[in-house]
Amino acid sequence: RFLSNLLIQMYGKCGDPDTALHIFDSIPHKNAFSWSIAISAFVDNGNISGAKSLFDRMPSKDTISSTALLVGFAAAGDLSSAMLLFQSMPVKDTIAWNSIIAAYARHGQLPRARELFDATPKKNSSSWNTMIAAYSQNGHCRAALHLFRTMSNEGQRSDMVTFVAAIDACAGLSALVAGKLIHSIAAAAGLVAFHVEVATAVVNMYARCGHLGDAAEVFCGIRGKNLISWSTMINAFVQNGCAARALDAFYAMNVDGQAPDSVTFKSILSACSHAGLFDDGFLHFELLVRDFGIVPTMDHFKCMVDLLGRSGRLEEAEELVNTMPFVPD
RNA sequence: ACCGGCUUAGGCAUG
Repeated sequence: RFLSNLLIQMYGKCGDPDTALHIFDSIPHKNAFSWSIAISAFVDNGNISGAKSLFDRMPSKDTISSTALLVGFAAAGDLSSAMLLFQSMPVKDTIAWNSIIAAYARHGQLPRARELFDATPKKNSSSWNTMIAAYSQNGHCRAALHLFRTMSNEGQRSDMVTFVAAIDACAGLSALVAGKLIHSIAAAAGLVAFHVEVATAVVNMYARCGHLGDAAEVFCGIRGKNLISWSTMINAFVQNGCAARALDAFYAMNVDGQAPDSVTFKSILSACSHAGLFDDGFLHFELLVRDFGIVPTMDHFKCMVDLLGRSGRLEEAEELVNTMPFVPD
């Protein structure tokens, strides 16, 4: 049964919930793990009706499976079902509370999220992190920082996610002084050296404050740079008008063995268009499609049209608009 | 000792 449960999980993570369900059904004596793993398999694949029908079949619905389904409802944008389920749960643990807070936060309903946060009986770090990130992601960066301070005042232990959220809020405000301070606290706790996520958030923060040098310095110190940290640095160069350095970083990224994605290319094409690097723009558009097999998005085409327009090739620009696989806007 | 649910980093083409 352990093994079957692991298999269900594996198929779920591989985007094959039907096979997962098949294995699930073949287990003679399902335990609580079996059910929740199978429900999560559907949720992770965006199949909320599959998750729900499985949940309905469940003989005794526990907190974990209920929360898994709740998260599925939230991901599908069905907040009322999420809330109904939450209310129906006889036992609500902290994760259940955090999940319903996140559900409202993700849909921009901050006052509701805050009410639930305030009503959460036993808050843990994730509860605070959820709420801080909620403010920051909805543009209420001041409130995010305020809550960050309250969190430490109340003696709640922070973790690396707390710092990512707080540094993100500073980035949103271009608040260099606060950002530096929080960076130093995080660094002293060893979080910057140990977690790419924290370091990347710091890089982004400095870049948004216009401090490219500090951004680059922190970036260079990252061991195990990944797609996101590279893209952050590349975008930092682009935003600060350094197209050439962005292109250099792009090559360094490939040497480092990290494949760029659609977002990376958006920054690169944007750099080319901004700097009028006509040939580079086309070269990279070709790379995107041919070498990396990425499907160009509307944004990519807009960069290319802009690039053509800036270099005075209006007819070609027009032709591209007419032939691209999108409705021009 | 070992399986399940919550929060976190890159884009935002009117540059």
